[in-house]
Amino acid sequence: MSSIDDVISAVRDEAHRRGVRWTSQRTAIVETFLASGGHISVEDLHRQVREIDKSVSAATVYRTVNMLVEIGVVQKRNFGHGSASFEWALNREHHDHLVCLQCGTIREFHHVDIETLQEGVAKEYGFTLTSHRLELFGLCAECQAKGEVEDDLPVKG
Amino acid sequence: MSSIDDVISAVRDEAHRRGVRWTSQRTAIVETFLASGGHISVEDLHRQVREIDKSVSAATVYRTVNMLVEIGVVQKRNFGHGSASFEWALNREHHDHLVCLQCGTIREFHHVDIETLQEGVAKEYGFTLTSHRLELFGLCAECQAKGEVEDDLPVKG
DNA sequence: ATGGATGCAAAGTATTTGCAACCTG
DNA sequence: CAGGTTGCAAATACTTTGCATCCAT
Repeated sequence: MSSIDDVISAVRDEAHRRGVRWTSQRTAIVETFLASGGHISVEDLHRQVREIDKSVSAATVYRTVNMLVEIGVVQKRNFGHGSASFEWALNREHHDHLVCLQCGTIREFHHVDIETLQEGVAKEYGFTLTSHRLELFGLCAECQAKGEVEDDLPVKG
Repeated sequence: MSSIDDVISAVRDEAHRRGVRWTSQRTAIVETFLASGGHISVEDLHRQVREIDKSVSAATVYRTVNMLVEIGVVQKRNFGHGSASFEWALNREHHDHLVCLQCGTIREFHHVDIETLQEGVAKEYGFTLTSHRLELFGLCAECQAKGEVEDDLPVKG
């Protein structure tokens, strides 16, 4: 019994608890989501789910991710290019993101000192923090290597 | 001679420098952008520009903001709900945002040490940073004061 | 059996693009 | 006057929705 099945059970139970029904499509979608490593766009999710069940429609993928957001299992993370991205949110520690502007790769990181400084800023302004979002944008090592050869940095048009 | 005109001149000059032509529509759009206080969505920008020049099309607004992004005058922000928002970036120091979840107030701040640590993280992962986005969410001092009476805190998702 | 879920296609938004006319440099 | 820019409409891209049918409970 893999832990993936345990997670799916937990999600299905949470759905039931809220009166949301479970279907084979939803199992396939959640499986795919987990297999993706926890970050995936609707487009990729749809493409990959169809490798399990060719009949699953985009509408169902959208309806399912929206439902997952609603029951708190997933978070929407829009990075502004292509279809929206979603991130698994269940039982995960907080982390921030490094986003490659060229290939779209997302790397997670966590830096305690940054968080401490954030708390300091909040205190300075009298805020009580409940959460934050930190995204670093740039070029990953791979794309830098490619760029040196191809000299092909994208300029928006 | 208002400083708004100076800014428009600077933008127009930068456009010329890049072989981009200037038009009355672009003046109206930049004027409106500045009048908005530097944060505005494409939709609002279009609506407000049309109060100056009724004939300006949405296509021109999109083409212009994309051009402004390209020449580095404006930054794209806030993806994911409604039309994209843009923020004036020229001659402004970099800053991050403290966002009150109750009243929506946005306070800007800048913390050099946080940026330094971000650079460290980027280096650690082999990224070359081009920009970042840091938003701290919570309750501002005013809303905390009110909240103690009303007991109406939002919960983070 | 009840009503939520699905696939499909059509409808909705948000944004871009083809084109002929127009205007800046 | 060359070629970038504009408005318009059509085209894209992404997401939601109406509907008949299906299926979980």
